[in-house]
Parts: sequence; structure tokens; C-alpha cells
Amino acid sequence: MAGDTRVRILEAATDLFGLRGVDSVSLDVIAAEVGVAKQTLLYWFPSKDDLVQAVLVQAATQLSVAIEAAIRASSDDPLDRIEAVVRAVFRPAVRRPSLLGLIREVSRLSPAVGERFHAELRPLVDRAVVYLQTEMDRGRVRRADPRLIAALCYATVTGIATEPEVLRSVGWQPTTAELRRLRTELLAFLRAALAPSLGQ
Amino acid sequence: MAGDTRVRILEAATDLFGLRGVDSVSLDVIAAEVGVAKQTLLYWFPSKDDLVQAVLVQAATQLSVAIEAAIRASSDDPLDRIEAVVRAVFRPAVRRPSLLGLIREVSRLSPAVGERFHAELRPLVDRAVVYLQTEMDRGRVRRADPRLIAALCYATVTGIATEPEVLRSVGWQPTTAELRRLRTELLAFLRAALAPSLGQ
DNA sequence: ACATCTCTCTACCATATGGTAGACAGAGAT
DNA sequence: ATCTCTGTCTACCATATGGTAGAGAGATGT
Repeated sequence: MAGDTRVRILEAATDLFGLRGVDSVSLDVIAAEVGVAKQTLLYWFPSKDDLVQAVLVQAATQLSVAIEAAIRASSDDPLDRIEAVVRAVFRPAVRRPSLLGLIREVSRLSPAVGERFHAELRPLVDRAVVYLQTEMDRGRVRRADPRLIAALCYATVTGIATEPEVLRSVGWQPTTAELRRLRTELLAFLRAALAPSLGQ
Repeated sequence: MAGDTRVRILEAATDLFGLRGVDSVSLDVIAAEVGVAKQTLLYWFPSKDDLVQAVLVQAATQLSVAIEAAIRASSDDPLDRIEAVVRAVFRPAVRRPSLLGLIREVSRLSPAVGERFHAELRPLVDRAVVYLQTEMDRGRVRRADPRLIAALCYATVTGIATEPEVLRSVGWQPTTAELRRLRTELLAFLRAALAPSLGQ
């Protein structure tokens, strides 16, 4: 069972960190969740910072992979492609609600950890910005600052996926039917926001 | 100077909680920031939970007031009105970046605190949903689920305002000029997302 | 048989944290 | 003058937390 414990620790830590925040989750709690002594955690990850970093890198990798696959599988039309990416992010985010919440934690951690995390995602971001720019030039996406459009799309998706409070405020419930509605509305929202305006 | 200390505690706590998270900020740190003994905090707010609650209620009230004023002062057109609200939220959010970050904390706190916070904002949310519905009926806002549209707008604004990491990822810098650009793009994004589609 | 390596554990420890107890100083009120 | 109330402080405490030291059990290689 080599690595089994390590994997279980990573999964539990991902959920707990993403759900309740890194600082609010103690090593004891994670250990209890995994069903192991705290020492075992510190054997696999020499310090809490190491564990946090490993969790973040793993999350970044998972998202990257899902997104890359969605891009390759999608059609040529930019709005379809963006929809495919959103769907790809939405799926793991729903199966594991802590995933995106985790990313919000980055801003609170040490700059070093944040830097490592960014390095992991940088190529993806850069490509997205370049892609948006070319599609704007071709008139298939509303002309705007591609950097900020990328950030806004990300903020919308992450925001809606990580703020259960907001959805609760408007009477939304986390059922499958409601979830599908939410995804549909999210996609329509983004399509409208990105569609080229008529005067070009 | 009655209440002066109390106010200073509230302000420091708002900033620190919003910036670094409730659990990561100790009473000692807040006390040091205010320049006062920890005991003085516990004199004004009997426990940390009480302080958290007070901070949240104050933030909710501030936002409510700013939004109400913006609504009253705005024109009849729904997109203009929404723009006015966004500007109203954007201003305090920029002056005090911790304000919106604080709201994200709600989901992590005890349900009781969350409930109290929601009660404060509920009327505002309900009115927004009703308003969106009527404007959709009048054909001045893209037809969709008004509850989810409200949540999506909120997620977009909050997301972009509270995720400096994302903006940094795309090379954005927090200068005044860039800030204006961001606000402009955000408003254009929301306008596009909310404008009625042409086939009605 | 022995040594080594891997993995998990129990037993501690130093520090930080939320909170209690109570002293002390100043301002009115009587 | 003394009592009381308000606001701030110092001294302390119980607990939780990240981390260290090192032992024990089982597998593996020689």
C-alpha cells in the first residue's frame, strides 16, 4: 500500500482546507479524519506548509489537466470552447466543492507558496489570454481587454461555485436539478457577456 | 472619547478578518494593531464571536446603506441602475479591500452568525430579485432566472474584487489607472451579460 | 541470522490563543 | 470624603497546535 496513506492525507487535507480554510484546520483534525496519528502526517509531509503546498499543486494540476482535455475536445467556435472549459471546471468543482475554495486560500498563504502555485497555472492563463485576443481580432468574441475578460470569467465561475452563502441567500438549494439550472444559467450568462456586440 | 476605542477595534478587526481570515487573526494581533491590551477588546466585545458578529453586521449595514443610496440616486433604466449599484459597491471595496473578503468568511463561521448576517441583507436581496423579474418582464433585462442572475452578478463583482491573485496572474497591477480600467471592463461585462437579447 | 529500510506509533514540548480574575485610575454624584 | 461607574491594565490559566525524539513492527536484502 505504498503511497496509499499519502494519497488519503492529501484528499482529506484538500477537502478540509478548501472547506474551512488552511488556518482553521489543524493537523490533528486531518489526522483524525484519515484515521491515523498526527505523526504519520508529519512523516509524509515534514511540516504543515509542505502539506499545504502539496495540496495546492495537486489541485492546480487536476484543474489544468481537466481544462486541457476540454480544450482539445471542443469545437472551433470560441463560445463553445469556453463553455467546454467551464463545464470541465464545474464538474470537479461540484464533485469536490472544496477544490475552488482552496484556490481562494492562496492569497492568504506565504508569497512563496503562492508563487509556486502561480507557476503551475501561468502557462494556462497566458494561453487563454492570447486565445481571447485572437478571437477578439477575428470578431468572434466581444472586443475588450483580454486579460481582464479572463479574470472576470474566472471570478464569475469561481465566485458562484465557492459562495454557497450567496446561493442560499437567493433560495437556491444544492439538488441535482438546481445544479443543472445553475450551470445552464452560468453558461448563458458568460455567453451573453462574451458574445460579440452587433456593431462589431 | 466614549466609543472611540470600540470603533477603532471594529475597524482594525474588519481589515484583519477580511484580509487574513477570522481564524487566522488572534485577539492579540488586533489588540496590538489598535494599540491596546487584549483585555480592552474583551471588555467591549465579551468574546471573539461577539466581535466577529459585530464586524459582520457593521459591514452588511455599510453595504446596504451604500447600495440603497445608489438605487435612489440612479435613473430608471435597469442597466444604469445596476451600474450605479456596482459603482457603489466598488468604491468602498477598493478603499477597504477587506470588506468583501469579509463576506466570504461568513460561510465558515457558525450558522448562527451566518443567519444573523443574512437577516441583515435579506430584504436587499429580495428586492433585487423582484426588481430583476419585473425588468425581465418589461423586456429591459435578458430573460433568465432572476435569483441566479442576482447571484451571478454578485459573484462576479465580489470575485473580481476579492481575488487579487487572479488579477495578478493576468498581469494586472493595483494602480489607479488600472483600477479604472478594471471597473470599466467589469461594467461592460455585466451590461453585456444582462442586456436583453435581440429576439426579445 | 542479521542489518536495514519503511512506515506508524506513543510520549513530550514550547508556544500561541481565547478567556478569567481582579487591581488601578479617573470622573461624577452625594 | 467617599462611593460607584467606566475603561484600561497586569497577571494568570487551560487548552490547542505545530513540531521533535525516538521506539516498535514488519518487510527485504545479504
